Amino acid sequence: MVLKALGEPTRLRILNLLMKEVNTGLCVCEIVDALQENQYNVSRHLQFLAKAGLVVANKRGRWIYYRLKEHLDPYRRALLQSVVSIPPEVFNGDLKRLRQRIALRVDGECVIGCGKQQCCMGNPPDFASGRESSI
Amino acid sequence: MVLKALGEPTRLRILNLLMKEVNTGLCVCEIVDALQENQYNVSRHLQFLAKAGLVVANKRGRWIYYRLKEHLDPYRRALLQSVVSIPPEVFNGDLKRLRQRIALRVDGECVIGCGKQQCCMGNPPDFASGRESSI
DNA sequence: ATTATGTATGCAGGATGACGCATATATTAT
DNA sequence: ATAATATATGCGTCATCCTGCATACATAAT
Repeated sequence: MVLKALGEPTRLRILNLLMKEVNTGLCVCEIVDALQENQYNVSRHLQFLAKAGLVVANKRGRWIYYRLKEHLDPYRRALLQSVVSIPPEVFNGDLKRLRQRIALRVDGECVIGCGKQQCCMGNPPDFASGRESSI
Repeated sequence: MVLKALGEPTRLRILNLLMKEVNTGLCVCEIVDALQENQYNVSRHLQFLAKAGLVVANKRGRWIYYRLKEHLDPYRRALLQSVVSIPPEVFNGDLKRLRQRIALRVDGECVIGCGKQQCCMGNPPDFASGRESSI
């Protein structure tokens, strides 16, 4: 279950972002823009990660912020830690776009959304579009 | 690729055994008996693990010994290390059967094989037969 | 050469899951 | 109340992959 959660490129990209923005969590539309994926797919992958006991949701009004679950068992903790060992180039652009997106927050809250399920910035990384990498 | 390799119960069980018997490697029929799985499936999963860059084969006569690959990159090393954090009960019986089987070696070499693709000992662990656990 | 045996693999059936589309749900704004 | 919007989800389709069966390949024994 947990390993299947990690065994999918989009979910791995999501976890990578969550590992690097531990503070407040990320709202769905921010992840959508950072990954340049559809809203419904990002949402579904987040459900999967939640069921795997890796992330938790935190609703604030219309927005829902996801963050890594605290107090994970040693196994999950070790697994997530191994994600950090993945060379950052693999997630080419994800983190950069995320930071651009987060810079648009007001008082630490997301205020944008993803409109008509359109991504608003740049192109997705090779990781997502291309053939399965060795990761 | 690597994560998909870990995201399958049988492959995880194989890696668990290989992590705990680092010395000589394990021949296919020994894994077959330890996991009480079919020969052809074990073989296929070993191919998968090899393609994922996690194990290597070592042929000695009719027998083929698989072992963990040396000098793994930090990412793979961290992933494999996380397998060690899995509670051993999860692999209920695998290791015990393996050790019984290895005890039958002569001069450190496997001399038994798996006959007509039949397992020779006991019953498979809950992990394999039952519904997907939370691991 | 023939047989026996350890291992690998082609094929078909079935399960799982990822995706796109449309739509439902929930909450805020007017 | 109505509209707008952030997120979730049901459905159909398609790809992936696990499995069982049969069989091929490789090597050793006779």
